[in-house]
Formats: sequence, C-alpha cells, structure tokens
Amino acid sequence: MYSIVFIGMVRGMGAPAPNGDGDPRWSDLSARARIRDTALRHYAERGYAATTIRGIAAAAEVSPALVQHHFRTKDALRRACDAHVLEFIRRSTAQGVAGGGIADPGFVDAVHRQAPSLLKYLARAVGDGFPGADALFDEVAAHTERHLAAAVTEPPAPGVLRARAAVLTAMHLGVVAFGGHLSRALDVDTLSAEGLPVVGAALLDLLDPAVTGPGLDDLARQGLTTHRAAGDGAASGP
Amino acid sequence: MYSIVFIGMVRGMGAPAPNGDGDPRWSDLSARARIRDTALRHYAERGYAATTIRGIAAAAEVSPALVQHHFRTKDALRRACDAHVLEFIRRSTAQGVAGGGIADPGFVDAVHRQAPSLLKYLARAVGDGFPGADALFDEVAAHTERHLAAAVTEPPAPGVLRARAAVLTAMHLGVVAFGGHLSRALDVDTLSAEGLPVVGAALLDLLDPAVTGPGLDDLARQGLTTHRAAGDGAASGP
DNA sequence: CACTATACTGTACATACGTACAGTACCGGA
DNA sequence: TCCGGTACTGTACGTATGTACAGTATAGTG
Repeated sequence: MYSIVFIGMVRGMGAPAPNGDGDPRWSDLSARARIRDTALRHYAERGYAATTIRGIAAAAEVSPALVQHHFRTKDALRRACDAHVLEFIRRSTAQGVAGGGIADPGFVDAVHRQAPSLLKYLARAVGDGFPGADALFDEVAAHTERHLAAAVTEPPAPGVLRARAAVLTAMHLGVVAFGGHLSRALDVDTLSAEGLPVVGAALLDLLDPAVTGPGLDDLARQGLTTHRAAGDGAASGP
Repeated sequence: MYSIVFIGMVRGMGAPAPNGDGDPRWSDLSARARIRDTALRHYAERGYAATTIRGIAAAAEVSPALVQHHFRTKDALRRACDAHVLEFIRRSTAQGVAGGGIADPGFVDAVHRQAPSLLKYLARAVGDGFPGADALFDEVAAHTERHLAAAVTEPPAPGVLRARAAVLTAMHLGVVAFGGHLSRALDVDTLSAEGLPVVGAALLDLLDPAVTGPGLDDLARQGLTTHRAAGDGAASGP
C-alpha cells in the first residue's frame, strides 16, 4: 500500500505545483473540497490542537462559518479528512496493484499532487493516535508483512515476521514524519523529483537485500538510475 | 548517542515503576522537578499545543500559578524541558561511551525511569520542529554517520553516507515515535524487558549487516540472547 | 412568479487558555 | 525576635477558540 503511493509519487514527478494556493485548479475546486484539503494540510503540518478553524478558513479563503456549515464541528472535519485519506490510499492501492493504475497519467498525477500532504497527515495521525489509527497502522503493517513474506527465502517464525513488519512500518513512517528534517539535512526536497531517488537509494542501501527482495531491489535500483538520468522511473522498497 | 540511551534502557530493565504518580520517590522530588517531569510527559504524549499549564499543574498536584512561578511562561517551560533532555542525553552519552556509566545502577535506573518519556519527547520535539530541533537532528545524524563510516568496509561518497545517516536517523526516530503502535501490534511493551529484544532483533534483521557493522551485529545478537535468557544484556544497532 | 433548499456571511456567546497580581505560609539568617 | 526571601495559592483579566444562530444571496423547481 505504502509502496504504491511512493511509486506513484516518483513516477508522477515533473508535473507542476503541489497542493496549495499556487495551483491554478485551486480556485476551481468546490469550497468544500478546498476546506477539506486545507484542513488536511494544516493538520499534517501543525497537528490537530494547533490547527484552528479560523486558520483553515483564512487559508481556504472562506468564512469560518462556512467551515462549520459543511463540516459541523472541528472533530467531524478531522474525521472527514481521515475518511478522505483512507479512501485515497485504498483506491491508490487497488488501482496500483491492479497494474493499470500506475500507467494512467491522471491517476499518477492525482497521486503525486496529493501524496505529500496525505502521507504527512497519515504519519501525524498515526503518531497522535487519532481514533482508527490503530487499524490503519495494522493495515499498513499487514501489507508490509505480506511483502516481507514474499521477499524472504526462508520464512522465519510468524511472530518474528510480524515484528519485522511492524518495525519496518514504523521506520517508513519515520521517514515520512521527519521528512522535513531529511530535506533540510540533505539540502534537497525529499518529496521532489531529485530528492526521492536520494532517499530511495539510501533506503535500499540501509535495508537488508533479503528484506527488499532480490527482484524489487534490482528493479528499484534500475528505476532509480533511469529516473536520475531521464527524469522518470519507479523507486523505493516495500 | 541514540544507541547509548537504547542500551541503557535495555540494561536497566527489571526496575519497577515508570515515571508517574505511582513512584514512591515521586512525592520526594521537588515541586519544580515534578512540574518539569510532568510537562515533559505531557508534551511527549500530547504535543505542545494540546498541553495546558492547568493540566500539568493538576497532574503534578500543584497550583497552576506555581508552574508560572518556577517557569515564567509555557514556552519557557518547554525550553527548560528541551535543556533537560539535551543535558540528560549528553550525560548519558558521555557516561555510556566511558563504559562505567552503564554499570552504575543509579544511572541505569534513572535512564530507565526517564528514557521512555525522554525519547518520546525527543521524537515529538523533532517532529514538531521546535527551535533547536534542526541542530539536534543533525547532531544525532552526525553521530550515526560516524558510526556508519566506521562500520562499512568500503566507504561510499560522502553525500551518500550523509544521506544514509539521515534516513537511518529518521527511521530510528520513527521506531520511537510510533512505539505505541509497535507495542500494541506486537502485544508487548516495546520499552519493557521483554519488548526491547523483540524490536532490537527485528532491527538487526531488517538492516543490512554492513550498516550495523559485523562486530556490533554479533555483539548485539549475543547480548539479546543473553538478555532473553538471564534478563540482562545489551542490544540494538546504531 | 412563488417557494425551497443550499451556499455562504457576520455576529454573538460560553469556555478555556496563558498570564498577571496580590496575598499567605514557611524558613534561614541577622 | 525581626525580617527578607522563597515557595506557593486564589483570583482576576484579556484573548483566542469552538460553536450557535440569524440573516442574505443564489440556484433549482413547481
């Protein structure tokens, strides 16, 4: 699941503006969608408590009362964001694993535009422990566990495998959650076209090849090289 | 630095109560220390914005005005927590690398008592980007980079090494930040005597042996086994 | 045209928060 | 004994926040 979004991000690189005011399509969005996206960004960047309805309204260029009109309360707005993220990830995964999804330009474009905020929101939500984060973390961990089971040659005890998957999930979320520091320390935007291969390569270097799986390892490295050369490609471990 | 704290935590296992009201020594602490420790815990668990002075005062069983008396403002209180954490980690590192520190029961006990909140606070602070978090992250990353440079046989380009160190740091912080989910998913307290070896072993399994370094790898695995058998030992990668 | 539902705004209110301030208890030194 | 400083508390105040509510405009429908 996570890898699909990541791959989608990499392959979608080169398209313009991320979510935000600079996007020409921004004003075309319905006010409701604009509020939701803005809330998503604010929650992801500042956390729930530090986010104010008035702040969201100002950033979305609507009145605070309109926020309340569309989403009754602040908490309901957060639940709407949760649902939006879950639905997005689920759809991305479905389309991605189906095979055709990644090739669809519209799909890739949508993923790459939203993914950074969504991933940050995901990490923040899981870290802050919002209701339902448990199930979400477990879902991602289960996905990772299936990947690990397929990649490793001699399967270890189930408990060991689950532990590895959970820890690997936490580590991946760490890369997302602390992506800001990564970007600053490496002096390159981690979520940009030139930054993602750097992080991807480091991930591949750090993780045991048996974890990423021989096939994926080669594929990813090749994709990274291609991407670095031509400005397009797929990357990242599980 | 990070590894030292981790090792200290493992070796300190078996001691009782974590930080909190149940500790008999709790009431013996000065009110100022009690306020600071409580604030540390609240900041770590809820984040800065969601933490209130009144909440801290209630948990520390003092009046809100006393909090203001000792630490002038909420922000100054946070800075005091920052300084406390930094000083603690710095001291832990110094004593840890010196060798004798870890053997000191009092030191180990203090690490164990404080480390869970301290590490969570660290991850939260870095994630929330408090002033100075940049330098802190870079410091930990630099420490990791030195470790990586020593562990790897054929040194890669400096940029690659720095990227690896930064990503590895983010991943380690992820394990800490999402430790709550790890504990729940693995059905064992990640910071307890039986949980730490599980996480440590998973880390060693996931990371490339060249990253952990051959010496440390063997040593850690041996320590984990010993710990699992006798209830004492050292663990964890860089 | 009349009517209704929906999108949207301005204002108002109760609450909770950080902070300031006056005042009390206690404790060590002159 | 007095007395100054420190620890500590109760109360009050300004502000920001979430939310409720009344009201306006606009589009769709009979």
